[in-house]
Amino acid sequence: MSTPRRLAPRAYAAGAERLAQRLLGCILVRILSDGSRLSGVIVETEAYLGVIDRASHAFNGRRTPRNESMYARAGTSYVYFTYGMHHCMNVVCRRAGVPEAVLIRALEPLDGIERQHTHRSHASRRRGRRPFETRDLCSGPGKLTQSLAIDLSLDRQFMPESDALWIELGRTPRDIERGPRIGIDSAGAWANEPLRFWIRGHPCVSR
DNA sequence: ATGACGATTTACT
DNA sequence: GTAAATCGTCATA
Repeated sequence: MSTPRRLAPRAYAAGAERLAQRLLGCILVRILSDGSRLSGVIVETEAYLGVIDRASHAFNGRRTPRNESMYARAGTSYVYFTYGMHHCMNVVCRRAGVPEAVLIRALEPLDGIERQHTHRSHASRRRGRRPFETRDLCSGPGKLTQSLAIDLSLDRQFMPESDALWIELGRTPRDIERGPRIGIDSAGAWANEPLRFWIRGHPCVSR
Protein backbone atom coordinates (compact mmCIF):
# COMPACT_ATOMS: atom_id res chain seq x y z
CA MET A 1 0.00 0.00 0.00
CA SER A 2 1.58 3.27 -1.10
CA THR A 3 1.81 6.44 0.99
CA PRO A 4 -0.90 8.97 0.10
CA ARG A 5 0.47 11.84 -1.94
CA ARG A 6 -0.88 15.35 -2.14
CA LEU A 7 -1.77 16.80 -5.49
CA ALA A 8 1.25 18.88 -6.53
CA PRO A 9 0.93 22.64 -7.09
CA ARG A 10 1.60 22.09 -10.78
CA ALA A 11 -1.49 19.91 -11.17
CA TYR A 12 -3.74 22.79 -10.14
CA ALA A 13 -2.38 25.06 -12.85
CA ALA A 14 -4.50 23.41 -15.53
CA GLY A 15 -7.67 25.01 -16.85
CA ALA A 16 -10.89 24.40 -14.94
CA GLU A 17 -12.38 22.09 -17.55
CA ARG A 18 -9.36 19.82 -17.39
CA LEU A 19 -8.90 20.02 -13.61
CA ALA A 20 -12.55 19.19 -13.02
CA GLN A 21 -11.95 15.82 -14.66
CA ARG A 22 -8.54 15.36 -13.08
CA LEU A 23 -9.99 15.76 -9.57
CA LEU A 24 -12.45 12.88 -9.98
CA GLY A 25 -11.12 9.93 -7.98
CA CYS A 26 -8.86 12.15 -5.88
CA ILE A 27 -9.40 12.44 -2.11
CA LEU A 28 -10.48 15.60 -0.32
CA VAL A 29 -8.98 15.65 3.17
CA ARG A 30 -10.03 17.80 6.13
CA ILE A 31 -8.16 17.75 9.43
CA LEU A 32 -10.11 19.08 12.42
CA SER A 33 -8.49 21.09 15.20
CA ASP A 34 -8.39 17.96 17.37
CA GLY A 35 -6.48 16.11 14.68
CA SER A 36 -9.37 14.01 13.36
CA ARG A 37 -9.13 13.13 9.70
CA LEU A 38 -12.31 13.43 7.60
CA SER A 39 -12.16 12.60 3.92
CA GLY A 40 -14.00 11.49 0.81
CA VAL A 41 -13.36 10.49 -2.79
CA ILE A 42 -14.32 13.25 -5.22
CA VAL A 43 -17.04 11.84 -7.49
CA GLU A 44 -18.64 14.97 -9.00
CA THR A 45 -17.28 18.39 -10.03
CA GLU A 46 -18.18 21.45 -12.09
CA ALA A 47 -15.86 23.76 -14.04
CA TYR A 48 -16.33 27.53 -13.90
CA LEU A 49 -14.47 29.30 -16.67
CA GLY A 50 -13.87 32.72 -15.17
CA VAL A 51 -14.44 36.06 -16.86
CA ILE A 52 -16.08 34.65 -20.00
CA ASP A 53 -18.47 32.35 -18.11
CA ARG A 54 -21.81 33.90 -17.30
CA ALA A 55 -22.38 31.39 -14.48
CA SER A 56 -19.08 32.20 -12.79
CA HIS A 57 -18.80 34.53 -9.80
CA ALA A 58 -15.95 36.16 -11.73
CA PHE A 59 -17.96 36.76 -14.91
CA ASN A 60 -16.91 39.91 -16.74
CA GLY A 61 -14.02 40.38 -14.34
CA ARG A 62 -16.16 40.81 -11.25
CA ARG A 63 -13.87 41.01 -8.22
CA THR A 64 -15.31 41.57 -4.74
CA PRO A 65 -14.38 40.64 -1.16
CA ARG A 66 -16.40 37.44 -1.47
CA ASN A 67 -14.74 36.05 -4.60
CA GLU A 68 -11.24 37.41 -4.00
CA SER A 69 -9.90 33.87 -3.59
CA MET A 70 -10.72 33.11 -7.22
CA TYR A 71 -7.89 35.46 -8.17
CA ALA A 72 -5.33 33.70 -5.96
CA ARG A 73 -2.74 31.17 -7.14
CA ALA A 74 -3.68 27.69 -8.33
CA GLY A 75 -4.30 25.28 -5.48
CA THR A 76 -6.10 27.84 -3.31
CA SER A 77 -9.52 26.99 -1.85
CA TYR A 78 -12.50 29.22 -2.54
CA VAL A 79 -15.30 28.73 0.01
CA TYR A 80 -18.41 30.89 -0.05
CA PHE A 81 -21.74 31.08 1.80
CA THR A 82 -25.00 31.02 -0.14
CA TYR A 83 -28.77 30.79 0.25
CA GLY A 84 -28.37 32.05 3.79
CA MET A 85 -27.42 28.58 5.00
CA HIS A 86 -24.98 26.65 2.84
CA HIS A 87 -21.26 26.70 2.11
CA CYS A 88 -19.75 25.60 -1.21
CA MET A 89 -16.11 24.68 -1.82
CA ASN A 90 -14.06 25.32 -4.96
CA VAL A 91 -10.52 24.61 -6.09
CA VAL A 92 -8.87 27.59 -7.78
CA CYS A 93 -6.77 26.88 -10.86
CA ARG A 94 -4.72 28.71 -13.53
CA ARG A 95 -2.17 31.36 -12.60
CA ALA A 96 -2.86 34.10 -10.05
CA GLY A 97 -5.14 36.77 -11.50
CA VAL A 98 -7.02 34.33 -13.74
CA PRO A 99 -10.23 33.45 -11.83
CA GLU A 100 -11.06 29.91 -12.96
CA ALA A 101 -12.23 27.35 -10.41
CA VAL A 102 -13.73 23.90 -9.94
CA LEU A 103 -16.72 23.37 -7.65
CA ILE A 104 -16.62 20.12 -5.69
CA ARG A 105 -20.16 18.78 -5.85
CA ALA A 106 -20.04 15.33 -4.27
CA LEU A 107 -17.84 12.88 -2.38
CA GLU A 108 -17.92 9.25 -1.41
CA PRO A 109 -17.29 9.35 2.37
CA LEU A 110 -14.03 7.66 3.32
CA ASP A 111 -12.39 8.56 6.67
CA GLY A 112 -14.17 9.70 9.84
CA ILE A 113 -17.60 8.65 8.68
CA GLU A 114 -19.12 8.60 12.17
CA ARG A 115 -17.91 12.14 12.76
CA GLN A 116 -19.31 13.16 9.40
CA HIS A 117 -22.73 11.82 10.41
CA THR A 118 -22.57 13.93 13.57
CA HIS A 119 -21.59 17.10 11.73
CA ARG A 120 -24.24 16.72 9.09
CA SER A 121 -27.14 15.92 11.37
CA HIS A 122 -26.16 18.83 13.57
CA ALA A 123 -25.75 21.31 10.71
CA SER A 124 -29.08 20.33 9.16
CA ARG A 125 -30.85 20.30 12.51
CA ARG A 126 -31.66 16.66 12.14
CA ARG A 127 -30.70 15.58 15.65
CA GLY A 128 -33.17 13.05 16.94
CA ARG A 129 -34.60 12.22 13.55
CA ARG A 130 -33.83 9.33 11.26
CA PRO A 131 -30.11 9.40 10.40
CA PHE A 132 -28.83 10.01 6.88
CA GLU A 133 -27.57 7.15 4.75
CA THR A 134 -23.78 7.28 4.53
CA ARG A 135 -23.96 7.53 0.75
CA ASP A 136 -25.97 10.75 1.16
CA LEU A 137 -23.60 12.46 3.61
CA CYS A 138 -21.70 14.23 0.83
CA SER A 139 -23.97 13.87 -2.22
CA GLY A 140 -24.20 17.62 -2.91
CA PRO A 141 -22.04 20.77 -2.59
CA GLY A 142 -23.79 21.99 0.57
CA LYS A 143 -23.88 18.54 2.13
CA LEU A 144 -20.17 17.79 1.82
CA THR A 145 -19.20 21.07 3.47
CA GLN A 146 -21.49 20.22 6.38
CA SER A 147 -20.09 16.71 6.78
CA LEU A 148 -16.44 17.78 6.54
CA ALA A 149 -16.98 20.95 8.61
CA ILE A 150 -15.85 23.27 5.84
CA ASP A 151 -16.87 26.89 6.37
CA LEU A 152 -15.55 30.39 5.67
CA SER A 153 -12.57 29.80 7.94
CA LEU A 154 -11.33 27.37 5.26
CA ASP A 155 -11.53 29.95 2.47
CA ARG A 156 -8.25 30.85 0.81
CA GLN A 157 -6.23 27.88 2.03
CA PHE A 158 -3.23 27.02 -0.15
CA MET A 159 -3.94 23.29 -0.24
CA PRO A 160 -0.48 22.00 -1.20
CA GLU A 161 0.75 23.39 2.15
CA SER A 162 -2.33 23.63 4.37
CA ASP A 163 -2.53 21.59 7.57
CA ALA A 164 -6.35 21.66 7.56
CA LEU A 165 -7.50 21.07 3.98
CA TRP A 166 -5.91 19.38 0.99
CA ILE A 167 -6.33 16.93 -1.88
CA GLU A 168 -4.55 13.60 -2.32
CA LEU A 169 -4.05 11.51 -5.43
CA GLY A 170 -6.50 8.66 -5.80
CA ARG A 171 -7.61 6.13 -8.38
CA THR A 172 -8.32 7.29 -11.91
CA PRO A 173 -12.01 6.62 -12.63
CA ARG A 174 -12.96 4.08 -15.27
CA ASP A 175 -15.62 6.16 -16.88
CA ILE A 176 -16.28 9.90 -16.66
CA GLU A 177 -19.64 11.28 -17.71
CA ARG A 178 -20.42 14.96 -18.38
CA GLY A 179 -23.48 17.17 -18.68
CA PRO A 180 -24.86 20.68 -18.00
CA ARG A 181 -24.13 22.32 -14.65
CA ILE A 182 -26.79 22.51 -11.94
CA GLY A 183 -28.52 25.53 -10.39
CA ILE A 184 -27.38 28.16 -12.90
CA ASP A 185 -30.53 28.62 -14.96
CA SER A 186 -30.03 32.37 -15.28
CA ALA A 187 -26.71 31.96 -17.07
CA GLY A 188 -28.19 31.96 -20.57
CA ALA A 189 -26.37 29.82 -23.12
CA TRP A 190 -23.71 28.97 -20.53
CA ALA A 191 -26.30 26.99 -18.57
CA ASN A 192 -26.24 24.39 -21.33
CA GLU A 193 -22.49 23.91 -21.55
CA PRO A 194 -21.53 20.39 -20.41
CA LEU A 195 -19.16 21.50 -17.65
CA ARG A 196 -20.36 19.12 -14.93
CA PHE A 197 -18.39 15.90 -14.56
CA TRP A 198 -19.03 12.77 -12.53
CA ILE A 199 -17.97 9.16 -12.17
CA ARG A 200 -20.50 7.21 -14.21
CA GLY A 201 -22.96 5.27 -12.13
CA HIS A 202 -21.53 6.34 -8.77
CA PRO A 203 -24.17 6.21 -5.98
CA CYS A 204 -22.88 9.36 -4.26
CA VAL A 205 -23.44 11.75 -7.16
CA SER A 206 -25.94 14.54 -6.36
CA ARG A 207 -29.52 14.37 -7.50
C1' DA B 1 -30.59 52.51 2.45
C1' DT B 2 -32.92 49.18 -0.21
C1' DG B 3 -34.14 45.07 -2.57
C1' DA B 4 -33.34 41.17 -5.59
C1' DC B 5 -30.86 37.15 -5.81
C1' DG B 6 -28.40 32.96 -4.97
C1' DA B 7 -22.87 27.34 -8.05
C1' DT B 8 -28.81 24.45 -2.13
C1' DT B 9 -31.47 21.37 0.65
C1' DT B 10 -35.57 19.69 2.51
C1' DA B 11 -40.33 18.85 3.06
C1' DC B 12 -44.56 18.45 1.20
C1' DT B 13 -48.64 17.94 -2.51
C1' DG C 1 -43.54 18.32 -9.34
C1' DT C 2 -43.56 23.12 -6.07
C1' DA C 3 -42.26 25.96 -2.19
C1' DA C 4 -40.07 27.38 2.07
C1' DA C 5 -36.07 28.25 4.73
C1' DT C 6 -32.72 32.10 5.56
C1' DC C 7 -29.20 35.90 5.17
C1' DG C 8 -24.79 37.78 3.16
C1' DT C 9 -23.61 40.06 -0.99
C1' DC C 10 -23.90 43.26 -4.59
C1' DA C 11 -25.84 46.63 -7.76
C1' DT C 12 -28.54 50.58 -7.69
C1' DA C 13 -30.09 54.95 -5.79
